[in-house]
Amino acid sequence: MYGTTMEGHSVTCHVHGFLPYFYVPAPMNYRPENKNDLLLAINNYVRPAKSSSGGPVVDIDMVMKSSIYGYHGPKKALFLRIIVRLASYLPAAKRIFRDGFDVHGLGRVVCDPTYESNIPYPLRFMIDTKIQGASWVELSPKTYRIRTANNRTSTSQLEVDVYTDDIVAHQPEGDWQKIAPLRILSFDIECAGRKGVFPDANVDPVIQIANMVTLQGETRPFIRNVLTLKKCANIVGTHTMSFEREEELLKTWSEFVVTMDPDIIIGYNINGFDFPYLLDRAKALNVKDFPFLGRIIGSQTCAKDSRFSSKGLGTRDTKSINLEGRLQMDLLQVMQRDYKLRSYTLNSVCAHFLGEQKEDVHHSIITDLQNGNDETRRRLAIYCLKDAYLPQRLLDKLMCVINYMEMARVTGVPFNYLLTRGQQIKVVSQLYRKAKTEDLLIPALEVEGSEDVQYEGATVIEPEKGFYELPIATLDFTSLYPSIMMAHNLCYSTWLRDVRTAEQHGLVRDKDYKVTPDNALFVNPSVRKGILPTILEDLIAARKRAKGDLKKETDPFKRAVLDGRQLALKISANSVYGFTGATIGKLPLLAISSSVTAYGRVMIEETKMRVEEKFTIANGFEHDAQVIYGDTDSVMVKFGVKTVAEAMKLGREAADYVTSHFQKPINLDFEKVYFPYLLINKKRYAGLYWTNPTKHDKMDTKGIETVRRDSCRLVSSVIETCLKKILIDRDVKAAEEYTKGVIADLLQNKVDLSQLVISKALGKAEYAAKQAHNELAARMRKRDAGSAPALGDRVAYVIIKGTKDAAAYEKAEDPIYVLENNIPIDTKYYLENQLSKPLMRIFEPILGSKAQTLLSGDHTRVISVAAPTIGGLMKFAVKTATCLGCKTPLKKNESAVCHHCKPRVGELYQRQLDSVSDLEVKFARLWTQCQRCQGSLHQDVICTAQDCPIFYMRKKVQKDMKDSSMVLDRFNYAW
DNA sequence: AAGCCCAGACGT
DNA sequence: TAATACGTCTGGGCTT
Repeated sequence: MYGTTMEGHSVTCHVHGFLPYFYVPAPMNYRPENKNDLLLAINNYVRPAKSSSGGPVVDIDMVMKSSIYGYHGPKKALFLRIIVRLASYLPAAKRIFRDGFDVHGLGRVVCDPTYESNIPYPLRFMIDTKIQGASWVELSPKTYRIRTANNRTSTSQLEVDVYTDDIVAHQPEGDWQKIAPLRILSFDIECAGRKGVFPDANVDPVIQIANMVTLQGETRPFIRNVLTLKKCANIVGTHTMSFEREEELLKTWSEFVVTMDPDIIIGYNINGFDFPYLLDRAKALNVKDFPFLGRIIGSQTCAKDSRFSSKGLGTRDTKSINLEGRLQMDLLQVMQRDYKLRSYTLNSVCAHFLGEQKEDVHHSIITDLQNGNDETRRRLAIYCLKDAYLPQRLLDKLMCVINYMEMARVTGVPFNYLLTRGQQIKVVSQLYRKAKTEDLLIPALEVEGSEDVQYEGATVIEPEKGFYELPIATLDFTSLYPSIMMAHNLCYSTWLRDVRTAEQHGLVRDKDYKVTPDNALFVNPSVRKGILPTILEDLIAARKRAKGDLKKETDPFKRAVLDGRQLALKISANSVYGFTGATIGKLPLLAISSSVTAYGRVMIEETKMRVEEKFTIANGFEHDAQVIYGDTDSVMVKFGVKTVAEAMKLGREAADYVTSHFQKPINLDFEKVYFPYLLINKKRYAGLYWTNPTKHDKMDTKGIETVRRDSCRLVSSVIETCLKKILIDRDVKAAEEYTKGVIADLLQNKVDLSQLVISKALGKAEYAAKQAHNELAARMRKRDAGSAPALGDRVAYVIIKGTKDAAAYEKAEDPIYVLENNIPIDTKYYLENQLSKPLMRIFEPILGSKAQTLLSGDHTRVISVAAPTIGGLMKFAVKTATCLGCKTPLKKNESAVCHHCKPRVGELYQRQLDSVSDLEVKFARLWTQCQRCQGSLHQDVICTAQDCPIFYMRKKVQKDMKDSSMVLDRFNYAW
């Protein structure tokens, strides 16, 4: 075990006396005296490489347990606990039982499945010792021995030996909620790449490493340093260390890490880039002492390729880096797991969460700065330091450490599982812990290859589409699926395979067991209380407690912990259902998951029916209520009343009324009123959200382009603005006018490029059909393999003008490339394929067929358009200059105006001059803004941040300015 | 041109 | 080795 004391001293603790094991059902006729023969037989079959210390299986216990999978009556059965010497022997021993083998005195022994044989050994240890993840473990005086210099194996401040039985585990309650002052190292490296090629560790040197060290809970780093190759001018408040040789730089950094001994190492994409690069580079330069960054002496740090794929997170190539005793939190991974964003560059993530941009220096410019002088290297160092600081800021702002620790504490898994493993292991941990208390064993089911059986999910009520200018009340079941599992005692341990099984146990329908709407059978709590319902009850009770404590708590730190906890508890409760339905999972039981959804379907139908049946004119209400929409666990009700207050009153009444017809703890809650409400389709709607009758809380949009990451900013912002004008200002006319204006701007090329960027995730390497983002990624790989998007990345593109019948995937292009090469945008595509349908969808319910006029009419007449520079005839067309006054083609001896316009030349010149100076002012303003962002008003702007709107504007204005002054130059000849 | 189907992203 | 679930809309390529 690795840990930290409350004083902040790192500890490596060698725990002795805990061996891996698994269970098998005892063979028939098994008696204690068979043990030696069985032991011999297994060891005979397993035959490990090193058998000097005896066979792989060291002991066999007899225990009374029962399988959790299905109800087996109240009696327990005899199981054998097979104890092995090393975790690595376990799979072999397990295979022998599964395949079968002969034992003297017992005959042929076959056990399939085996039990609890597929749980990670560290987790097994934690479960048995009742240690939760990221929690306190106490070693009492005299129970442990401290190692001295001559037998140390780690670089921790303290190193001790202890026996498993002497460990005292503390549950994270009361005083044990505290968090040790962990040392957090945030770092970033820069390397000098070559033009047009992504840095290659075999060739390109590491030139700088910036480090910040902060104590958990504090806001300011107590160490700030930067290691540079070649001299670097002084930076206030930062320790700069310069090296002439790169080997020295690397060696010093490695020593720094070991000496400073961080508990957590963070950074941005350190897992995918910085760590592997440093390791590869050290190998290329033959820096032998470098790759020992963990706490175990002599354990070499290396990067291993692995691929992680899940339905939720998609497929992603990752690297795993072994740093014994130190946690790694790559903030890029954290962001990708926990937040849905348009882009995951450090720049855009910081803009989103910290409200500030950072300059983004393209890797090809870095070399120029390195090859400059002390000052340019200082410039680079400041940039590098900022990149080391920002991950720390994100970590603090989002309270990642606290939230992750709470998740580890609630689910019981080690901290590092949260970033390296998926969702299932968290449920497994809880299931094992709870099952152990009831002597239930969990079978190690073999994952059946391609068995991806689907079962029916939830009901989505057919929406009564339209624009409602009446308040619509929303009723929601609170934690629907968990409460169904609790109300009906759905669990592995309560499941009856069929009616015959029920009869065998003498169980009577309804009295002892129930049949679900999916025709599955589960025993009632009076026969056996399920494990899953118990886990859920505990989670929900704990959440209630955490929320209650949160209300009372005033200390901001403790509040953060409690808030993190209640969130972790909520997520955990919700993932139990998914776990039971994960067919390619550890322990799927579709009887549970399909019964849960079946109950849900029945309940939403019943809710709709009861509301519409009770709230009628016949029953003395003013109007007949109507359920206009509902999804899974919610119904939207039109009571027909005019005011929000009345809708709220009826909503509450209806919720209570319906709840009274369901079994505890199922609860239908009145949540909010939408007024007005625009219902476009299933899973697509918008409305003003009211929780109190005096004023609305916010505008809420679901599934519409405003919340989707795969439409460009232009579409989201137009739709968002229109909805605001329609719903908040209640001014449809204004929305129409606004839309027309935007369309006109778009067609006249006045819309900024950053507004037109579309992004999509690169899900897989091979696609069945050609797709824009995938084709572009392939093209970009050809241009520069290193900087092109990788699997799992989001690919940004714009649609450019092409030949008439070109497919969209041929017209997708990298926005930066478009900007740099001045390629015209396909504005018509943006109008017809991006804007038109979403606009029609929101305007049609309000304007009816009149909505069509938005897309045709005066504003769609193009006034000026940039000439396409590629394709067909344009190549052969000779560009003739036209008069700046009347656009007629000019004669040879005329350069600015024709002879008719000659008298106006002064006025026209002035106009052009104004335009140039106008653009100059605009450009200067954007330039200063970029300088301010990079933190210096005296230096050149080198930022090329692809997510930054300012960057696009600056580039565009720069280009316009150049064009405009070229036109101005034509007057020189005119005089 | 119509319709199928994949892929992406979202809702719950 | 590891990977919560299903329902729905939408855009766009591909086939008929």
